[in-house]
Amino acid sequence: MARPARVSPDRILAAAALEFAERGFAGARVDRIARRAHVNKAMLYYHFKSKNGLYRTLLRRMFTLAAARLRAIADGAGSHAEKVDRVIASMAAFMDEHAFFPAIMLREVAEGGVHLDRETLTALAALPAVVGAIVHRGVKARAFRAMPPMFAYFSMLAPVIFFLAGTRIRKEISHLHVVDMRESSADDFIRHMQHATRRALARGSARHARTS
Amino acid sequence: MARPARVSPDRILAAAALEFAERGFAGARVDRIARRAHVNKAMLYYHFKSKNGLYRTLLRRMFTLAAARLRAIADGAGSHAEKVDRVIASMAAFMDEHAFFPAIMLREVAEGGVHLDRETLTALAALPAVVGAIVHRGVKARAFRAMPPMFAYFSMLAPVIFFLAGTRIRKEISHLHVVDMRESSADDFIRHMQHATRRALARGSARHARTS
DNA sequence: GTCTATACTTCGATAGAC
DNA sequence: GTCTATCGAAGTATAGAC
Repeated sequence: MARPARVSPDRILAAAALEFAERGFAGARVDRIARRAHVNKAMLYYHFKSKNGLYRTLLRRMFTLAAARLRAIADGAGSHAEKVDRVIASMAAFMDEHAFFPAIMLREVAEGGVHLDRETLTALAALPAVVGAIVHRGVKARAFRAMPPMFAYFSMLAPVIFFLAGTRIRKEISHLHVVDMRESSADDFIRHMQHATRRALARGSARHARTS
Repeated sequence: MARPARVSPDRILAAAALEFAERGFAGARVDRIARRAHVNKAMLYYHFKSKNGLYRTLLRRMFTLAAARLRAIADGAGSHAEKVDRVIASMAAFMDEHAFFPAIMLREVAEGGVHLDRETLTALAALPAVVGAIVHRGVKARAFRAMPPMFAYFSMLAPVIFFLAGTRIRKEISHLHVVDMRESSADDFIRHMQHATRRALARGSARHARTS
């Protein structure tokens, strides 16, 4: 019994996600998070102890959720190439559902993880670990060319995160009429990345090697 | 005459670069920048008016410098593919000389450019503009497959920025022994990106298309 | 669990002498 | 151009009543 009605912690986390994504850890304001969540600021401290506690809880959740999706792909059926395709699509979909995720990822990489405790860092580490494992198996099975799995991880996911986090600045830049950065949709870009990744991982075709 | 001995503005900018890269705009402390630069805080305001003025001056400089290098490549000799190769190498070298650059880029993308004025945004916009122009010409000359130039821009440079900015968090993560992210050097990664980009841009080879 | 009021600290910025 | 001293605004966090 005692259905806990844990509604305010969840509302706080949702508000915190927006605030931290928009402003970063240092720029985020506890008052603003509380106001956005329609809770009293004291409630926030009651549930999460501190601004940092809230931040870590949020990130641990996000990373755990995202890693679970990747693990389902890694453990599921399909060819190595199909799994890589799905990793890209699935992370793009995840970031679409959780629009705050890409900006937070960018900031956390820039920050060097200074606000994270061991547990949260471990949750984060699962992402490269699972993707790396998929690539590693593909290489071992000679479905992919030999390459460090982490290289594949960065080259397939960094552009997706960057592109999705950068929607706002691209709009700003397009207004200046120096470059038009609105040319295509996020969906098109995801397909582009799947295609580019497939080619980067494919064996053979030394034809495309050094031309200089 | 009156050799201005503009040494303190430059020292301030150098100190600001480190501080802003490490902590972001909101997390950066004016006192700390002044102390790092060995100048009085009042001097900083005397030269740059405000924290934001300092930030914009720094970024405008960086973007202008980086864009100049890219323009030299675009206007120089060589095949389309060679130019793309050089864009990647040159940006990697630039970020190696200015180690604070990648983190600031990541943060600014996440931030949506809110601290930047029109002039600084225009300087930033030159980067995708020049790279986009190189790709566009290559596509027009049928040296590259057809694709939106901005897609090529993101897929070739986002991983480089991400990788270089992420040195610190990768070290943190490697300590946890969940994944080893130290496997290879930055130079190896740059070569990987050049190779992957060459393949992504190359025409033909429909063999690597959809496998699902 | 919830709210008001407030303690305590830090930070950006400036005044004003030299 | 340079420095000391300081103001005033914000910000995190908590005490304590209900």
